[in-house]
Order: sequence, then C-alpha cells, then structure tokens
Amino acid sequence: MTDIAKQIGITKPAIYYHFESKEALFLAVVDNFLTKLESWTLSIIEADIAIKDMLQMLFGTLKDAKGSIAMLTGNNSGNALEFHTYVLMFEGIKLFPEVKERIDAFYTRFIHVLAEKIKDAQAQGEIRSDIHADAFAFQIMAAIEGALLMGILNTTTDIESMAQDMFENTWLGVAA
Amino acid sequence: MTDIAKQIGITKPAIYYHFESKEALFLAVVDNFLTKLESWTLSIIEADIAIKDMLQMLFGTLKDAKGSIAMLTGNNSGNALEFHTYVLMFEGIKLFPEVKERIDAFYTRFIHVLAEKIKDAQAQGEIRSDIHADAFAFQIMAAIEGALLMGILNTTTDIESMAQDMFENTWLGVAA
Amino acid sequence: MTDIAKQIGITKPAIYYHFESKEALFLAVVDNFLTKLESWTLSIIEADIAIKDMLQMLFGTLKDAKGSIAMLTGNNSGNALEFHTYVLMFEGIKLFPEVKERIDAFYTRFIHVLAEKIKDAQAQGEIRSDIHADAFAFQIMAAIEGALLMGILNTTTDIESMAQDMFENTWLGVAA
Amino acid sequence: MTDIAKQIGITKPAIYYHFESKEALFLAVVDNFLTKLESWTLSIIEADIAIKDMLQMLFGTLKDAKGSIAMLTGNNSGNALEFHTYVLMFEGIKLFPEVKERIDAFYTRFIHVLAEKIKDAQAQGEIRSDIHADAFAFQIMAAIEGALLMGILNTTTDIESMAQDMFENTWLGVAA
DNA sequence: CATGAATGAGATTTCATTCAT
DNA sequence: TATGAATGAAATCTCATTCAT
Repeated sequence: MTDIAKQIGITKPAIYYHFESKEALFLAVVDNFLTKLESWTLSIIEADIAIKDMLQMLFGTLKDAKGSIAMLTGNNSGNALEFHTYVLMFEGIKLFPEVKERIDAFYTRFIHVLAEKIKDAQAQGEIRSDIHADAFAFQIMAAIEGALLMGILNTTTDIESMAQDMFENTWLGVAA
Repeated sequence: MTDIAKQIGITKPAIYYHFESKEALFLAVVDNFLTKLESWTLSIIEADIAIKDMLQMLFGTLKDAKGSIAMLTGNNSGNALEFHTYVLMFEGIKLFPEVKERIDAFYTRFIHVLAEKIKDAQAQGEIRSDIHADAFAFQIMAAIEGALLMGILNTTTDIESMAQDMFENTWLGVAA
Repeated sequence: MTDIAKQIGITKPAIYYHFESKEALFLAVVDNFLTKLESWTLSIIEADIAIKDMLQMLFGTLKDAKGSIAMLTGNNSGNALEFHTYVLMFEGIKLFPEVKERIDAFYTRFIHVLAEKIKDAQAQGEIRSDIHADAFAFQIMAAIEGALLMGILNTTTDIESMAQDMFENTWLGVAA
Repeated sequence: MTDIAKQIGITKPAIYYHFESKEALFLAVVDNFLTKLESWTLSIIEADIAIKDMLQMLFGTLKDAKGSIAMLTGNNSGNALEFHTYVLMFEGIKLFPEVKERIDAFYTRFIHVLAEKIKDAQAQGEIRSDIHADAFAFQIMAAIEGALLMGILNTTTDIESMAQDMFENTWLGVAA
C-alpha cells in the first residue's frame, strides 16, 4: 500500500478513503481488467465474418500482444506488463472465488461461441467435416493462450513473427 | 515460514539451519522442480520414435496432467496443485533472473528439438512439406501449455477428455 | 529496540516510522552527540585568550566531566553516563567508517589549532622555546583524554580534585 | 559463538565442552589479558632504575604499542587489535564487577608505585620539589593511556613518532 | 572430545490499517 | 478529502544453548 500511494502521489489514508481495504482495491483492479477483456474479446468472437477471417484475427492478436495488454490495462510502461497481468489473474483467482468463476465463464463462453462458428463452417463446407469441432475451438484458444504465455516465459523465441505462420499451418490443416 | 515449519513438524530455526533465508529455500524448491521437469520433458522429446507417436505422447500428457505434476512435485494433495505450480514459476521468475533464464532456455531447447524432428519427418514424407516447421513446433508447445493453463483457468471444460481429439485434429492437418 | 520504545513510551513500529533501521537510529544519536561535542570543543579551543588561560580551561573541564557530558547528551542520569559515552563512540567507530573519520578529523583539528597557539606563545616568549610544540599539543589532548578515561576505569582515584595540580605541574614545566 | 567456532576450526558444542557459557569464555579471555597486562606493567614500574630511565621506558611503550598489544593478546593480526582491546575492556567492565574492580586496582597500584618513585626522586634532588607528585604520577599514566587511545581514534596523527618528543617535553619540565 | 541438527526465546522488521487533526 | 504519525499483529531472522549420537 505504501508503494501504491507513493506511485500515485497520495498518502495511504487517502487510499483508504476510496477503498475499504487492500483486497477491495485489488478486486477493483482485477474487475476493471476483466470487464475490458470480456468486451474486447467478444467484439472479436461475435463479429459477423467468415471463419477464416476470424481465425486470422485471433492469431493476429499475437502480433501485437503488448499493445493489446497496454490498451486493456491503460498502462504501457513496457515489458513487464504482460507478466504482471498473469500474476494479477492468478492472485485474483487465489483470493476471490468470484474471479475464478468469472474467468471460467469467460473461457467457456468463448469456446462455445467459437465451436458454433466452426460447426456452421463445416455445414457450409468451409471446414473439413472430419475435424472435431469442440476440440478444435478449444485448441485455438489454447494455442493462443499458450503462445501469449510463452511470449513471457520464452523471450528468446519471437512469437509476433510466428503468428502468421501459425495461422497458415492451422488453416492448411482444416480447410475443406 | 511458520506454516512450513508446522507442516513438516520442526521449528523455524531448524529451517534456517538448512537454508540461509526464505528466498534460498524457495529457490531450492523451484530448482528441484525445474530439474525434474527438464529431465522428464527431454526424455519424451529426445525419444527415438516416429513423429506421429511423439505427438500422440505429447498430447497424451494432457490426459493425466494432475498425475504428471504430482510426480514432478512429489505431492499429490490434489486439486490446487497445478495452480500452485504456476504460481511457483511466476514467483520464481519474479524473484530470480536465473529462473527466468532457465525457463527460457528450456522452452527454446524444446522447440528446437521438436522442429528438427518435424523437418526430418517432412524430408521423410511423413508430414506435408508446406507446413512451416518452426511455427508448427512452437504451435504444439503453445497448444499444450495453453491447454494445461486452461485446465486451471477453465475448470468447466474437461481437457483430459479432449486430448485425443486435439491430437487427431492436429495429425489430420499435417499428415502427408 | 523494545527497550527504547518502552523507555520513550511508544511502540516499536513508531520508531521505524522515524528511522529506517536500528543502525540509522544509532547513527543519529552518535551524530547528534558528535555535533555538539565539536561545537563545544571548538568554542574553547578557538577562544581568543592567553595560552595559560586556555590550558587552565582545558584542565578545568576535568573538574566537571560529568556535568559536561550530561550537557552534551542532554541526560544527567548519573554515573554510568561517561562510560556509555565511550561505548557509544566505540560502537559508532565499529559500525560506521564515517564516524571513525569524523572523530579522526576532530582530533587532528583540535591538535593543530592548539599547536599553532603554542607556537605563537613561544614566539611571544610566554612558553619555553625548547618545548616541542606539536608533541606538547598532542600531549595535552592525550592527558585530558586519558584522565577522562581513567575517571571511568579508575574510580578509586579522584580526578576532579587532581585537575588543578595537573595544570600547575604542566604550566610549571613549560612557562618561559 | 558460531564465528568463534569457525575461526578456531571446531564446532560450537566443542566450545561448550570447555566453557560453561559464552560469558565464561569471555571472562577467561579478559582474565588472561589482564593477568599478562599486570605482570608486564609491574615489571616496568617496579624495576630498580632511575626515574628518568623509567619515564623514558614508559613513553617508550608508545613507540611500539602494536607490538606490545600483540604480545599481550598472543595475536598479531594487525591494525584493529588495539581497538578491540578497548572494546574487550569496556565489555568486561559492563558485564563483570570483578573486572571493573581489578582494572581499578591495577591503575591505583600503578599510580601509587609511580608516585612513591617520584617522591623519592624529589628527595634525591632529581625532580623539582614544587611538582605535585601524586598528580604527576596520575598525569603520566593519563598521558600514556590517552596517547594509546588517540592512536586508535586519531590515526592521522602518528603517535609513535611523537613518543620521544613527549618524553623530552616532560623531562624538561620536571628535572631539577 | 566431538559433531550435525536442532530449539526456546527473543530481536529486528514489515505491513495493513487507524487515529487525531 | 487529506495527512503525519502512529499501532497490532505477525513475519523474518538470530543466537546462545542443548540433544542424540
């Protein structure tokens, strides 16, 4: 709390005027982040575009992961930010069951919507019919989440440059 | 430290007899985990088996993620373990530059070895030659890491049951 | 720290609000003492008075050593004080190089100023010219410091009563 | 105790085999030092030599203060030793009334013996009769103690080179 | 005589929180 | 709204001493 007060240039009691406790402040931060994350993600996933373009967009987010996170957090103080976003989520889950449930629901919804899109595309003949649609939706989500995580854990590999190739590999494998 | 001492049935000073500080103890834990993780992972990735079998094995780890982590940590006290393994890694990275570097090197090596396997398979005619091999290796790693992460963040979806379908989708897409 | 907090009627954390650490608090105490000691001593040594009167004053400080220290420390809780002043200085030297340097400079300056006074007095014909001036300045300082120290180590001998005789012996020996 | 055990290359319990407690060990050290100091000092002060030669010898100890202390402590690990000898005495006084009394008696005896010598010398016509003998004995002791102390506190000034001049100043002043 | 591994008691320090103004 | 100065509770760490072998 001392550090936060110092950073924003007020005193500790002033923080307590606005927030009941450290946990309440923290929850407000997580809450704010999740709200933005949800609306941003849904704006992509519920867009009325062809499946190929949607996959392109999804893999495209990897090309500017830093920019996206800076937008979501309202902070672009650089490199450590993505890392701290993960820490934020993990701490949030540890402390608040409601955060855990919300993140859970977020993913479930994301995967569900994407799976429906894929099934439509299969009906439409755009995607091979022998692909397991639910697993594929999950797989896309996992590949993107995993790539973001590895962008933090494996700084030697440059993900941003791989995003396009990953998309092409994926599309090559599922296009009807 | 009080909790740890209580758990293992000794007094706090006894811990300090064996470890210089709380951080040193923590580093020893992370170190131990990483050492096991590295040797286990390399035993898979450097096995002399067909690429299809290797992919099958890699996705197979998702089927018993809990069991694998229990083995690596020597602890099978259940559900929260995978979650805490991530927290362990994140804290380790936050505190020790050496841990960050080690994890980075681990992934780089993993991806490199896998990419070579894939290129060999392409030369052998087992995998389509129009697949971007480096991106594909990265993609496999990311999909598995992402799936593990989502196993924690999205408990509603049952990954373990999806592992086989994910493998089939993947192989369908790349097999020559 | 517990004892100090109790003595001054606050809690330990309150001390830490004002001082970074136990050492910082200790340094502040030593610093305060040295600052007062320096200004008090220089007010004597740089006074514009005859050498004989100055020597008289210097030996005179021995007559009320306890009072002088009580003044410098702002504490007159009696007997153990002089002893603790030495402990303070020794601990200060042990812990902080800056304290060592400051005390060193203090003595060097004191001796230098006094030696100049003595040389002037020799030129003036007040002090015998065959006296080694630098050594005599040092000797005065040493005799006074030594007498103060012995006031602590040898409580059987009553220094205060000897101060006047010491001055007379000294003056007898050097007066022209 | 850990440091001491490490220094002398044994384990802590081994120290406790030889000494009841930390304080007992410390007292043994102080005791050993004081015993040597007493016999060494008395061998000088009770020597059957002319007063002038005795003063010469006393001031002479300043010329090799480091050597003398190394001899008394059985340690010649250099510079910090004199300093620690003072710390030893002060701690000893703080902890053990018997040490305080012993040091007190040591000085009292020293001064008494020296004062008698001086009175004899006055009767003999070697020293001016208008010198206050008791104060002079004390003064010699104080000058030497003070010079030793300043050798530690004021390292800028080189005492060893001043020893001879101090003696000459002193003798000049008291010789009949 | 000696040791590796402890321990009880307490020292220093931290930190979320609050009081008085 | 805001602050300087605290505080209760607990965390990390130290250290003289001892136990079991």
